[in-house]
Amino acid sequence: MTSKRPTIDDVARLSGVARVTVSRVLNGGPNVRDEVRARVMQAVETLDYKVNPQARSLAGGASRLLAFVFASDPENDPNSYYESALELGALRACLALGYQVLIQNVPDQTPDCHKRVLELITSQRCEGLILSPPYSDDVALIEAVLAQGCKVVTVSPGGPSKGRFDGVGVDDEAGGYDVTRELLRLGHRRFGFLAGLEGHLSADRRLKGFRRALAEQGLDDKDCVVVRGDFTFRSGTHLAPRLLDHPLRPTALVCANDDMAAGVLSAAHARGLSIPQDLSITGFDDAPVAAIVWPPLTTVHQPVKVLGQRAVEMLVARLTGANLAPEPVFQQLEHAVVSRLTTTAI
Amino acid sequence: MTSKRPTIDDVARLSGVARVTVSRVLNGGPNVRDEVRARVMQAVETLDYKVNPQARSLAGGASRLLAFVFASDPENDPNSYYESALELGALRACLALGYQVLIQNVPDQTPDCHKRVLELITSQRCEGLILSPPYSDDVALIEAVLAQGCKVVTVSPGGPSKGRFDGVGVDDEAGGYDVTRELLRLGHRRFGFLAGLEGHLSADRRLKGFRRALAEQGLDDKDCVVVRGDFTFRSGTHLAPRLLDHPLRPTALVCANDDMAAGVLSAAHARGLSIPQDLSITGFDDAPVAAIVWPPLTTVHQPVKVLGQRAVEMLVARLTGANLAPEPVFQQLEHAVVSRLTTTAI
DNA sequence: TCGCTTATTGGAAGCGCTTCCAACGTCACG
DNA sequence: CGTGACGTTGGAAGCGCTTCCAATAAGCGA
Repeated sequence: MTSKRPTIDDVARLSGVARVTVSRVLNGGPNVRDEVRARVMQAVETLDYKVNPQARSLAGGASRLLAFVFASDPENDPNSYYESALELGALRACLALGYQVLIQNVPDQTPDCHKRVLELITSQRCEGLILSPPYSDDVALIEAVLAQGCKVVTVSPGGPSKGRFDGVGVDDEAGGYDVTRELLRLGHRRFGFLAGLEGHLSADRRLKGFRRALAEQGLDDKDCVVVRGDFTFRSGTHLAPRLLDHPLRPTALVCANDDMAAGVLSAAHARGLSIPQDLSITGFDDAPVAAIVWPPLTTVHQPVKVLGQRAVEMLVARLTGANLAPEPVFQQLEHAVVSRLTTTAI
Repeated sequence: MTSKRPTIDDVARLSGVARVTVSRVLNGGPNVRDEVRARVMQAVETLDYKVNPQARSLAGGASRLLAFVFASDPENDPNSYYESALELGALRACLALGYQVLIQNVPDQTPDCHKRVLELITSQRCEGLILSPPYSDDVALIEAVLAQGCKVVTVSPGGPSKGRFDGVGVDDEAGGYDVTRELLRLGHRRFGFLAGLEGHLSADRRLKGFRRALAEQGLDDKDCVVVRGDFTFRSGTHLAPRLLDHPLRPTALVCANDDMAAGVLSAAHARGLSIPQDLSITGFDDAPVAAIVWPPLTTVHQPVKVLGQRAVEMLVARLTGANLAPEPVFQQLEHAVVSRLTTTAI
């Protein structure tokens, strides 16, 4: 029916070299004359040869297995865009690079969460690990994993691990600052901030940026009320009263992510408030939901899928020793305030 | 550092049999005495042995590669929950089963879309193909793929391919019927239906169910206005005027999916309508967005992630010749009307 | 010119598994 | 008691690739 796919030996035969030379060319190895290299590439081209990743990893002794650890409990939490998008980006990059990822949800706060992560990577012989918040700030865990000989890339690290280990993310502090500046520009002076889970340092940097913007205008904690949620839509609806009924009566509410902002929005509707006339609301992430709720949410765009993809690419670059600085690199992607209809001048 | 993982030979040695016997046990092969089988399993247990999938597929000559084809253009369409969830479910099942999936977006309507799909599976040597709508109803394509020796599972087939090939899905006709019955029960008599793209037969079955429910009450096409969108939020906002300004002035609007329903909802808000007082709206899918918009959307729940997962499981069962009927099987999952706040009595 | 290092190539082994086929019993039947 | 069939086991080969190491050619200073 369909003829067999060409193997490395077919390429070798066609280009008149040994199999091992083809392998060297394919893997970008040194010590191959340009003329030979070109001849081999030519043969690869005409045969439409593709390496067999299975054979390669068997022979190479590399598992080509990565792990991606999330902290949320998939049973309780509805699947968040943030995590799905990260996962999807990673999965796609892996497909492209011939790697596999093991997705694992290990609720944090549990006493044996370190052990579970370590066990995962040793028992499955993972070569690399991607850590999402708040694990991306867990220096002890990262060092333990590194000690096992497993490379690590952190997603959105916000604390000491940022810069100390490889990572990808946006400038959360600047994001929080930028969106708050916008609200300030619109005349707001009494603020609420709906923060995320304790220990999610990158999300807390949004709060830091928020405070810096306020401070620039001579405002401080007396002029704002800060409440913590858990990033879910539900926590937004639950916590809304704490923000809305506060004696300060904030006119603008900055949320650490879109789902919570959507939750507050929903609660505001439920009590008959007009948004944005009665209250301006902003989110963070620019998840699809931000464009879909009514009114569409002003938010800070963050390229989450790309983050997941880049994390895998960095990890693989580390594993293959590709052109990468020896010191840790932090790849910072662009964020942008997206003004929609939940914000207005006062 | 970490000791090497046990191989099949370690298991063979420990249980005192030949490597090939261990292989037989592992693969559930016949002709192994129970006593030997137990001994091998015991050894597997104590060594915590896990087969090396790379080696297995190399030796077995199976690529363990699946393909999942979507019709949407990822550049134009915002990523829909339906497709992401399908993809995620499939990806997870693949991880669990040791398979890989190639995700491909091949816009339909293009003249060479059949050729592109065929080329994908032959060049990558895929063993199985999952087709989402509308490809799941493209009998010619399915037969061409099957002729290549590649197994196929269809997701939500709605036309002749349902029952003729393996497939997974819900009873869309019943879903459309159920949600319409609910609206009828609430007293509605003038309806709008926002249908999906032409050729998406399973989505059209929702329309069929809608019509059946109307007919039962002696209503027909004179009592409803039907408009076609493309399943996106934007098409919902764009098409809203066609529904809302229709001379019939429908009091209830049934949409073929949640994104379009959310779009109509958004447009309704934009023109100052009160939902559900001025208009009842229902969706289909029960995507996360349904719970998040205001008011939360009454919709028909469909387990999309599970659909993706089951599709892979069926495909793999077919490939491994697991206990599966020789004739095509259609795995029908449960749907359920979820009443939220966009519907009210009239 | 010679010995030495360095660049370039290939031979052989083997990663961990499955498949093919031969070699055993062991049993029923004639 | 012989014969074939069957259930059960193992030996050997090999999937497509990489790694290790030996072999050869080329370059270079003294």
